[in-house]
Amino acid sequence: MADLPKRQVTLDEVAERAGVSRSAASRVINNAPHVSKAKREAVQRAVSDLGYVPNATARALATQQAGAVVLAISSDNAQVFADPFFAEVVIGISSVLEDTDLELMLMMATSSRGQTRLERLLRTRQADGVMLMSMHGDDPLAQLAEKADVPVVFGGSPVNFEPRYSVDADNRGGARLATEHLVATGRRRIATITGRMDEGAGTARFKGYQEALAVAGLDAGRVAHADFSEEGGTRAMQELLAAHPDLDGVFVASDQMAIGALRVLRDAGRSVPDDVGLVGFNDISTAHHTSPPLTTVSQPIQALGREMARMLLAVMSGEDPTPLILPTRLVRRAST
Amino acid sequence: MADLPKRQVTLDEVAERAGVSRSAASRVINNAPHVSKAKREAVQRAVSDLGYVPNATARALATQQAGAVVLAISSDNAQVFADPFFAEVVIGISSVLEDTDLELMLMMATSSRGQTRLERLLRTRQADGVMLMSMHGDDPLAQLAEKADVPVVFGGSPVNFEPRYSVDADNRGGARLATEHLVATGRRRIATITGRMDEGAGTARFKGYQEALAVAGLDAGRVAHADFSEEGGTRAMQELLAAHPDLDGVFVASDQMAIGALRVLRDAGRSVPDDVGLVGFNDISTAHHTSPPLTTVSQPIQALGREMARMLLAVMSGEDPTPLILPTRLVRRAST
DNA sequence: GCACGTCTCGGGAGCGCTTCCAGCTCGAAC
DNA sequence: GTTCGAGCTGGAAGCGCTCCCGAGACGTGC
Repeated sequence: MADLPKRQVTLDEVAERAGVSRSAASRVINNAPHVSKAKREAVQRAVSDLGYVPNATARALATQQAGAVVLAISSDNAQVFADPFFAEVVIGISSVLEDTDLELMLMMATSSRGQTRLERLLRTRQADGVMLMSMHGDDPLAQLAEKADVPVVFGGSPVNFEPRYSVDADNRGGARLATEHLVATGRRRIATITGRMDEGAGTARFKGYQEALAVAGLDAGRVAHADFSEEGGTRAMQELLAAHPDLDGVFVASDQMAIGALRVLRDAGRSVPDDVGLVGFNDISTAHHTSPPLTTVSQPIQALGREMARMLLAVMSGEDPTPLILPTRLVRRAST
Repeated sequence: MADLPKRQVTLDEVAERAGVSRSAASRVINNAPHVSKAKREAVQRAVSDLGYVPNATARALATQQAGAVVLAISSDNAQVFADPFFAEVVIGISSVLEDTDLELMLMMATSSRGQTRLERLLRTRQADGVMLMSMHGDDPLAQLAEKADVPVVFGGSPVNFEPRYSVDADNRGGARLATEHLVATGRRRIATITGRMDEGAGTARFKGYQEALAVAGLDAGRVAHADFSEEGGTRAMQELLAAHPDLDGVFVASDQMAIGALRVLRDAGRSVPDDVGLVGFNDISTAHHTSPPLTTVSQPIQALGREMARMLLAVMSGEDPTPLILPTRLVRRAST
C-alpha cells in the first residue's frame, strides 16, 4: 500500500510533468476527447508516477455538482430501525452507489435541527440527490425536499401526500395476503391491530386487511389502533379481547405488536394457533423465536434500499421513472 | 417555510446589498473580529433579506477543511449489524454531530473497492476525520486510516493491533461478569462458545471467561469456537455436548449463538436453567423472547457511537484523549 | 496550390469562499 | 498639535478544478 503523501498533488503538477497544459491534463482525467494519444499517455504516466488523485471539492465547486447523495431519515419513532431494517436499507443503497462516484451522506433528522441541516444541504447543493425515509405526511422534510430543485426519492410512501418518485413495499398486498391466509385457515371473526395511522405503512396495511375481508364477505369491524410497538400491541390486544371475545384470528400490523399480542393471548388462556390465529408483519428475526413462531409478512428491505438508489440515479440522469412497489410475501410459521 | 431560491445567493451579493466589501461580509459570517457594529448589522440584515446560506463546497476549498467526517464500516460479516446495533451507533454519532457543522458520510466497505474509496476520500481530504468500525486487525482499512494524516478513532478494538484512539465496550469485563455469574449460581463445569477469534470482541470475551474461571479455580478447558452466528452456535453446542457431556454451564459469546445453543440443549433433553445455565452476550431484542429468556451481557451501543464521535472531535481539535472502555452489565433472565 | 473543415491545444476566466496585507481612520496620550 | 497604536476596511491572491474559445496544425477535395 502506497504511503499517503502529505501534500496533495495538483493537476498543475501533473500537467507540468507530462509537459502539457492543465486543460489537456484535465481532459484526459475526465476521459474527454480531443487529446492526442501521445499526450494522453504522457498524462497517464504522470498521474501514476505522482499518485495524483483529483480533489473532489475543487471539482464540485467547478462543476456545481456535489458528488454525493444523502439518505435522510426522519422519524420520531425509533421503532423504524427495529431489527436490521436500517442497516439493510443502507447496505442496499451502498451496493448500488459503489459502482458510481457518489458518496453517501447520512442525516438522522429526529429533531427540528435536522430540518435546518437538510435545508442547508439542499440549498448549497452539497448533495445531488436525496433519499428520504419519512413516515409522516406532515413531515416538513417531505415538503421541503419536494420543493428543492434536487431529485428526491421517497422510501415508503408517507400518508396523505403522493410523492413523485418513490419505492415502497407492497404493504397493502402483504396485509391482504396475511388476512386471506387467516381466512383460508378457517378463521371467520378476524380482528386487526393497526400501526400508526399517520404513517403510510399503517394505513396501507389496514386497507389490505379490509379488502381481504370484504372479498371474503366477512366483518372488518374488529379493530384496535396502536403504534407498532410491543407495548402498543399488548394494550390493543387487551382492548380487542374485551370488545370482541369471540375473535378467532388477528392480523397484526407489525411483529413487535404481535409479540405483545401473543403474550396477552397466552395470559388470557387462548391457544395460538388453536383458538386464535395470529399473523404479524415485517419478519423481524425475533419472529422465529417466539412461541409459537410467528407467521408474518416479509418485505425485501435490502432491495428497497437498492431500488431507492437506482431510482435516484435514474432521476438524476434525467429519466422519469414510475413509482415502484416491491412485493411482500407471506412466511408461514406456527402461529396460524 | 421559505421557498428555496433556484440560484444560489453569493457572498458578493450580500456584500453589495449591505454596502460593504466581500471581506467584511465574510468576517461577519464567520464571526470574526474587526468589523464595526454598523456594518455587522447591515450584513446581517442583508443575509436574512436575501436568505443567504454559505456554500459549503467553496468554503471547504478555501479552508481546506471538508466539514464532514466519515463512518467507515468494514466487515465481511453481516452479523455485525445484527439487531439495531448499527442504527444505534449511528444515532449516537448523529446526536453529537448535530451540535457541530459536520456532516456524516457513510462508507460500507465490504468489498475491496471500499478501500479504494476510503483512500481517495482521505487523500483528497473530503473528510476531516474517520470513525472506523473494523473487526479484523489485518483489515487494510485499519492500516490505511492510521497512516493517513487525518484523525481516526476506532470503534471496537481490532485484534493484534493497538489503535491510538479507540472506544470499545468492556468485552472482557462483561465476559468475566457472565462467567462469574455462572459460578455464583453453582455451576462448576463451565464451557464456552467463542466468537470469531480474529475479532477483538471474540478474543476479549474468551479471555474474560478464562480469567473468571481461573479466579474461581475451575477448569477452563471446555471450549468450542464458532463465528457469532446462530448456526455456528448450534454446531459448537453439539461439539461441546459430545466432548463434555458433564457440563452444567455455558458462556456463549453472542446471543445469536446462544439461541442456537439453546435449541440444541433442548433437543438433547437438557433443561435450561436446571441442568445447564446459559449466558449470552449483546442483549439483542430477541433475547427477551427465547424460552427461557436469555441471561446476557448488555453493552451501551448508543453510547459507543456517541463517545466515538466525541473522541473524534477531541482529536480533531488537537487533543490527545486516551482510549475509552465502556462498561457492560449483566442482564439476568431465566436461563441461569 | 488553395480554401475549407476537423481536430488538438493552451490561455484564461470562472466556481464562491477565506485570508493576507497595506492603507485608513480615529481617539488617546503627551 | 503631534505622534502612536489599535482597530477597521477593501483589494487581491489564492484553494484546485472545469470548460469555453480562439489559435494553430493538418488533411481533404477541387
